[in-house]
Amino acid sequence: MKVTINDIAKLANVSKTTVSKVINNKAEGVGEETRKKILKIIEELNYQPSAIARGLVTKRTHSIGLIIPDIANPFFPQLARGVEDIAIKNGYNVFLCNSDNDVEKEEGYIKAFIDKSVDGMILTSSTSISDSHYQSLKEKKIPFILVDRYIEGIEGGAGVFSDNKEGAYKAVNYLLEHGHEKIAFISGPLSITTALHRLNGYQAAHYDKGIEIDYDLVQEGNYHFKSGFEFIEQLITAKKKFSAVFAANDMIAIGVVKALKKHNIKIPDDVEVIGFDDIDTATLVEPALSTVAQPIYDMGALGAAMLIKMIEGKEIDQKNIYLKSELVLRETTRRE
Amino acid sequence: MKVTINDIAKLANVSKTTVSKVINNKAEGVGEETRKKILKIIEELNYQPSAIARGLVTKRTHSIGLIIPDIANPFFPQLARGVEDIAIKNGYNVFLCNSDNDVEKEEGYIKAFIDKSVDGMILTSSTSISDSHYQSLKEKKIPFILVDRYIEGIEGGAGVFSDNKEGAYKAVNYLLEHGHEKIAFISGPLSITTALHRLNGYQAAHYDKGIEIDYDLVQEGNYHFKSGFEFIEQLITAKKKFSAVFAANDMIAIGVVKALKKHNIKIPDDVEVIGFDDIDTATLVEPALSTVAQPIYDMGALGAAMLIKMIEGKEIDQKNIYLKSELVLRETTRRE
DNA sequence: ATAATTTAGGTAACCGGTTATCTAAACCGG
DNA sequence: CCGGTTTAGATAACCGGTTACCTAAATTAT
Repeated sequence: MKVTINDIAKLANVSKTTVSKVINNKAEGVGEETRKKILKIIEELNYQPSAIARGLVTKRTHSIGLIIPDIANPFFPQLARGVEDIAIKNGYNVFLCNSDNDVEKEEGYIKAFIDKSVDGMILTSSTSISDSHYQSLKEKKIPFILVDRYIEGIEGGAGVFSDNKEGAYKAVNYLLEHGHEKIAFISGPLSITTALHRLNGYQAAHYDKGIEIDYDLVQEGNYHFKSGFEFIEQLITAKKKFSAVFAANDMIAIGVVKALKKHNIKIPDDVEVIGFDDIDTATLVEPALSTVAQPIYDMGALGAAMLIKMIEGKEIDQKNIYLKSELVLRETTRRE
Repeated sequence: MKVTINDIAKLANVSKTTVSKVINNKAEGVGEETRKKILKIIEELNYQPSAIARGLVTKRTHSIGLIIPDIANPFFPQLARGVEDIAIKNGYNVFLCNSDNDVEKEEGYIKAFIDKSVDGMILTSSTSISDSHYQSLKEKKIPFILVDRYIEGIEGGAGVFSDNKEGAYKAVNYLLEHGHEKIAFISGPLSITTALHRLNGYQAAHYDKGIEIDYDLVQEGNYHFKSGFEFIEQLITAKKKFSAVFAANDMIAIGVVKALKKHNIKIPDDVEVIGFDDIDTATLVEPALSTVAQPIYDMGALGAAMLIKMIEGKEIDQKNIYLKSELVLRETTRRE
């Protein structure tokens, strides 16, 4: 049988109150000798208090829930690792769930997390508008943090995002300043805020330079390799002219590069390409991808840190934090 | 305040026993009308029973723990996704922890999982020998599954692995049959069983062909890009002759390819390269990596399925399962 | 019509901790 | 030497469910 606090108490000839005090390092009310005796017995029996039992009364489980679209998508492991690290450092464990961008799955996970009494949750949301299923988070007053993807009109939580619009602006502006006027753009799914904001950045950069966008060169993609590859093939067979491509993420950009290479178009000489995210693979492909690097790990880590602050009742400095992204130029853009 | 079973009972004018029966779909002992009335109140109050409270008495949390070295390592997301999917499908949630191959961290996580009363755990172990910290798993009779990495002399658990030796044998044998006699090999850390077994496969293939191994061409690496890149550079500057490279995983292989390209050695014409794992990036790099594909996702999924069987007291068919790996030839080996 | 059985539902103990409150002995100053 | 204050430790309620067992009414069998 599992050894419980009662067993320890019995063996030590004390009440479980006293054992409890020892376990929790409460100094008052326990003599040095008794403490030592209890500690010894705990050691001998390899006793570990049950977090479940404790949680029932303290209302704290030291668990947090993390919902992301898909851990197998190369963007998210880094984010997950960020939250993991900070969580562990603060004595929390994290439940991981993959929503596949499916709102119903997400809803199910939120429910599961609630009945498991997580102390808080971190969400990369599957919708961009405040949906009914976030309601219960408010109702039950569960602290939560949005990471990566913003949700319009949600209250009660806080968030960590990167400046997607700015990032996209930087990339497109770079291209524009280097004389490109026909810049193809493959976005992410526009129902996702990051995708929308990157599109906005693309547009803003054009607007500021007074250059009109040819919307035949703009396509809604799905953040996967294929949507980059296919759109570029389409453009090529349609003989559409373009001299640069901005891809809403690196996987798309890699698809773009593959398509371009397949058609013997020289990168960066004939066409320059810029991606977004700076996933690990970006440096592994050839030519190495120029991209807008976001601090993915930091987004997770900061999110976790904020969440824990909220859980522990401390003030957080800002409700929403926007992390800076940075244009890193590698081999899919020209040297100078 | 949070609504509890008592609130429901009071509002429905029944005892909490009755409510409990309704919640758990126990047919006996509850009339149709009472059931409906209770259900309605539950709905109205958006009541969710506390898994914590339930867990305290049922001794089941429907949570499982997963310990892997590093989710940011491209091998593990697929594995994690496999366990996730199966876990969720069966009503379990999974705690994720990154051990960084650090035995002490791993030990800490095992303890944390125990006091959170997980129903079972899945481990990709950081040691190859049965260490003291697995003791408590046995003691407390917690079901566990080893995935990917075997541990010598551990009892009480089961495991899912791939046939690392076979896989390596196939790759090296292929190379040998194509006339290579000088095949460089960069292994993983030999304290990890997968690495050891792949080395054994490399050796066995040579042995069977009666070809002596030149151990100057063999190097212990660490499963990262760098160890492949650096060793090849070393061989080249030392003017060591070799006509093929077998890398113990794809990241090493990618490093190898980069080094080879840097020195203008043609792949596969001058040197053929084979990796191991078949991570997603393997198809993205150029030339696309020939590699020994393991069913990573399946390993996780099967592991989870077995674990859940064990948790639920069902028999498992085999204690240890070895999944077949498969040589997939892409562009770092010659056509025919 | 009566006994036996089924059915709906209630009572209370229990899971393994925490915590507010209480007791009794030790201590302490004047 | 006495009343007041610390201090070590105990008692018991409580957290939110589950479950073994009980009761009383309804149903069925005889």
